[in-house]
Amino acid sequence: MPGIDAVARLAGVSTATVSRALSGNGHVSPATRIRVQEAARQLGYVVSSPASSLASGRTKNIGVVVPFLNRWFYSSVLEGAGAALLRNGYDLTLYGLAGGADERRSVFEHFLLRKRVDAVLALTIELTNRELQSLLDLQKPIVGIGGPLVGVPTLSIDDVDVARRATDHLLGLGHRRIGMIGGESGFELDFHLPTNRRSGYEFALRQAGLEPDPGLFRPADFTITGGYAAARLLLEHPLTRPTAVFAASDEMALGCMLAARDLGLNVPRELSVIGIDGHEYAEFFGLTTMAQYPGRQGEQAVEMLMDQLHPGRREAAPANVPLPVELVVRGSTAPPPA
Amino acid sequence: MPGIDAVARLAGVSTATVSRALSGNGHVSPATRIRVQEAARQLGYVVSSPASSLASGRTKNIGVVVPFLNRWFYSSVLEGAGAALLRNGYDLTLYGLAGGADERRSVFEHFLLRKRVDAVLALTIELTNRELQSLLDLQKPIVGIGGPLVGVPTLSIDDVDVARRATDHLLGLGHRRIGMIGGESGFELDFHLPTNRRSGYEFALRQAGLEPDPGLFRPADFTITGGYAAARLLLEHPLTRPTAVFAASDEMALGCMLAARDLGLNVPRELSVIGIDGHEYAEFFGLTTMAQYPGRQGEQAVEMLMDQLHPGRREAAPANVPLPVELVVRGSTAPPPA
DNA sequence: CTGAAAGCGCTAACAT
DNA sequence: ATGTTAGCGCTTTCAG
Repeated sequence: MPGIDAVARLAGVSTATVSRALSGNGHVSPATRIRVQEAARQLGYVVSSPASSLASGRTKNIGVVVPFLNRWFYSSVLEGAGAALLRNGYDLTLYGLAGGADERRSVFEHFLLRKRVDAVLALTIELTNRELQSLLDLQKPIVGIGGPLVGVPTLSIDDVDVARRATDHLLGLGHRRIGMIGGESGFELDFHLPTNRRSGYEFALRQAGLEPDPGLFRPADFTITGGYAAARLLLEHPLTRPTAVFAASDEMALGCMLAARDLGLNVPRELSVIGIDGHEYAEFFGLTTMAQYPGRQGEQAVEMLMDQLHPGRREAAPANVPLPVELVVRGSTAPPPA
Repeated sequence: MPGIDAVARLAGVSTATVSRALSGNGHVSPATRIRVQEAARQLGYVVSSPASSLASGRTKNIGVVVPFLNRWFYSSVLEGAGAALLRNGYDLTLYGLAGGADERRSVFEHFLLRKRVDAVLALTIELTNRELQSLLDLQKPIVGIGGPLVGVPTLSIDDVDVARRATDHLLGLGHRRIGMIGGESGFELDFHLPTNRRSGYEFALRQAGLEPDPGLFRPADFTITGGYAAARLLLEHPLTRPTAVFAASDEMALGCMLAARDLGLNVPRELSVIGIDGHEYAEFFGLTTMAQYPGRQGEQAVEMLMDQLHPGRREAAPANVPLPVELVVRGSTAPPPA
């Protein structure tokens, strides 16, 4: 592994010039820049990250804090963020919080403090005040995705609006008895998301002159299994059952479709179902959904971080643009039975 | 952020002693060790990773190379590996290869060379010779999971045996016409896995005195959608259709079950289905499967790396123990119709 | 068991 | 535009 001085010698310049030529910081004449790059290429020189970090205080690495990995939303965000970081020459260090409380604490009190990351990306997580404080104490750029973190710029879809639009779709088809499978206010996910989606649902109903019926709401845990169980309860009484169900996630919506099948209900003839997510399986099951694009959310979060890390590198991406969510109509929704 | 000298001053020792006391390398009297630890705690001292890495050549960081993130198997391995690394005080830097060829190349030719990782964990990936060579050139411990990488110790289930056992389960129930939904030899995944699973299937049939019928084999892409399409073809002719299907992944098996439903075939009365994976959805759908445990595979791979990184830290985990795979019988398999 | 001191390989003033 | 040089904050010989 050749060092920077080997490159300097081969190119006939000083190490400082090599550093400047390769990093792009500081002025170097085009001619020498090329000479240096060629020398580096020839020797297979790659900068030593620890040495560079120690000297400059920059790591070219972003820490990403994730509650779970094996959930579609998170892994999709991660995929998008990872690709975007790679393009920018940044590494991605992953901190999973799925483990026990001790490990979780060590992430905030130890791992993130090692001067290993230039910034932090926090995916929908309900952080304790103390954890949030550790993050802010880092004095580094932070961007959140999903849940609102107090004091942290956050990228998030407008949950109220998305739920409203989903409900509106059902109302527009003529449905009047619309059930909802919502989120539980569990401590794992963000507190507000379930509440906001329910608010949007109720708002849409009221706009249509309908009073939300609490008996038509069932909480579940965002999984297929949970959605199935909730749907069984929602659909069990033929006389009182809704003609349409709005589920706060695609997986719950799929559980609902499967429950309907098992109850002998035809979707969409006897029951319409709509979800939120744009999950990869939604297409296969013909599920109408409000598609969000987690991969792009990850990319966009990275752009925000890059804007903070390299001010003026280009016009900063406008902050606070709401994330796009599109209604994708498939076969699971139709007018109610006559 | 206090430095090591602040701790040394407070504890009344030299920085060398602080380093030894905190890292565990070198001898320190119990008394001073405690004094140092207390001083560090009191000041909230955390070692600077770049400085430590530069001086020691160690990074306490592992690079993990992953082809895709949003696939159950990979994200589960990652979850397990991440937790195990955290427990060992290691960071996990993620290199996703889902992007374009350029980005993929930069991972091997640039990112991994920055002296940022002490070792590499490579998840089932078909690497080019050149890529493999870059890894080996790092002169660092490498462990693979899944696909066999030439020259790299690899953790892998015995695909032939697992497929044989799955097929045996069906044979044991009395099935004689057993179809298979296998993998395509795509370039994304490892080459051998699809072939090996098919071999095990054919081996089991021959052991039972049955000649494999090529018409009962259909390739697919390991997804629900692909499994569904393959199953439609496999099951379309009532007279020639198999009474049981072995799918090389749970997702394809689920696709098969859904296809059977759509064709009006009762599972398991008219069709038995078995998969491989132990996917989180298998339980919900009542799918019989050969469960592998990707999370534990991730943990075990980390143990192997730790054994190489810290020889003699404890008795090394025995290498080459085959990974456990268990038959989990659920409602999707039963004796064939009389 | 502990301390003194020489780097680890690079970057960023400061000069020129 | 380029060179000189003093660190960056730790670890690790080498002494004692």
